[in-house]
Amino acid sequence: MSRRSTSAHGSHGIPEATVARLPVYLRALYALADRGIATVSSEELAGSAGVNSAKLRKDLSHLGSYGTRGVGYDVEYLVYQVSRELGLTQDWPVVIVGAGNLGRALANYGGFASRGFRIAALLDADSGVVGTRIARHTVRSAADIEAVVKEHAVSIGVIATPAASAQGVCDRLVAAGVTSILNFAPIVLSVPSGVDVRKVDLSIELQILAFHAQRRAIVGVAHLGEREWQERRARRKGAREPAEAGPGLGGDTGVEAQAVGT
Amino acid sequence: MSRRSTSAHGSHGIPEATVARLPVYLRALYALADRGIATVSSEELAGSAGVNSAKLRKDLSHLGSYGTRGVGYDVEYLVYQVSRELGLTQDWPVVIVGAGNLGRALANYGGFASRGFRIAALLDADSGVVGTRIARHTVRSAADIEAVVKEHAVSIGVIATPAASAQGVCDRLVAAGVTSILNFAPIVLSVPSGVDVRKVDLSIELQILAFHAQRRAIVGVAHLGEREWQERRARRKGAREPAEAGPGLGGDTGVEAQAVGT
DNA sequence: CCGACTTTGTGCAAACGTTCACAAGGGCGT
DNA sequence: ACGCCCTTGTGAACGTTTGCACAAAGTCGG
Repeated sequence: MSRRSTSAHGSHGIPEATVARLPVYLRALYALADRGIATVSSEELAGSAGVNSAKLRKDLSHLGSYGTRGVGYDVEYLVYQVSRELGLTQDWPVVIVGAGNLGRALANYGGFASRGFRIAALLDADSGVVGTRIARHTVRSAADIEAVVKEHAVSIGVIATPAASAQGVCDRLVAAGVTSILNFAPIVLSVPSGVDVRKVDLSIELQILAFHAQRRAIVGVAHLGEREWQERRARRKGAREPAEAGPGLGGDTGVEAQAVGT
Repeated sequence: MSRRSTSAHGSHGIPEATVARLPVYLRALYALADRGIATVSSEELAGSAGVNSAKLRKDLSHLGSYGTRGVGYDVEYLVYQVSRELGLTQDWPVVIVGAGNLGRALANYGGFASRGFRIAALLDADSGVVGTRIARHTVRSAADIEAVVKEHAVSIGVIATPAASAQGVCDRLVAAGVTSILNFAPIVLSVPSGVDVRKVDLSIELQILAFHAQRRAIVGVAHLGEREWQERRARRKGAREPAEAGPGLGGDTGVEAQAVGT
């Protein structure tokens, strides 16, 4: 989802689900390397990455046969291969549009510049912010989008603006030549095919969590004795009208959810 | 991925992929409602949500038959049904641990409190930050995790700490009764079954984008005429050595990628 | 040099997700 | 009241992802 380009070219060679996990493996590999570990089995690496070992082996097999049977994988070598596959052996200039709270947090985020990514510029539309320095960058005007993209040959853009400006910024980034966009604004961006959009959305993640939490709460309730169930039921009288936000299910549901955790 | 609890209880009734899209539909519905639109067809709604209409209809069909054939869906009614399914008709107290750049940005994020979620507390381990006010909240000490969780019956926790503290914070949240965790720290959290973890990871998203961007660059190059290809090749003389950064594909890759966009 | 042991890489089947295409069902004009 | 037209809801085909289970292939001790 939130990908447009996938359909554009059929034979990818390497499955999307696998691509999404490679960065996780890479991180685990770096952690192992830092601890001075030279060799790792699929079982161990899978453990660090939070997946099962068969999946890990199949994923890695898409990159080639880089393991040694009976031994495992050479950590450094695998780091290199995965990095190369992900395109991290070159460095990617990134432009961040929006220097509000989020843009600032992103600019200050350490893991950003660490591997392969470099902030080419930080832009904002607010003239009160333009010119100030954030994380070693002088904020430039959003009017410079085109100039910055061409100047630094940027192909990855990060949108950290309010929702209202996001589509406009996106259009300008794309027109200027950006083909990969990471969108933090809570809207669905529309882009021409050939442009890749990924979104990060706090609110959506919370809602998904709420769904499961509620589910757990209900299951929890189902496990309650009949008496308690009836009590809750009674408290919920005259519940939903098809209007807006129904009453019922008071603020105590959180407690029910807790019950499952134990 | 990044979900643990799914396996714990077999018959969900409603597919995970659908759940992940419901918040998107909900947002689109709110936008329609704001524009005073009372009825919407699956085609239109799918358009706003960036999915195809068959998928949208199948997704909604999992909640029940809330449409009217020949007409479409009643926007307000559907808002209510989707909200209810997601558990947004109750409100969820959330605790944010970590008041660094990111925690601050989250606390200030408007869309947070807007629908169903309420920041119960903002915690930090740094005594220099504890006591300061951020977004109408006084930052409390991370030592209070257990107290806050119990006090507000919190079941959703957000981890915005450095990677090194994340697992410890997670363990304490879980021990205190939190069963849903949104993790911004770049590590794989390990939690007991029954606890739901979702992760948001800038660095992973960028790496996935880089993969596709690289792919496009290569395809783009392949599609160039032989003369242009040779020109680019020449311009790229003596680029990086095969040590860390692979050869070829210099800083002008963005331009090559553009070729695909058109 | 051989045989026991370990771990990879993969064929296969089941689970899950997406898309097509159309029957079923409801509104609306006449 | 009737029939046309529109849109939903869904059966069935297809594609993707997961996980099992095991043969292939390597190491290492003797």
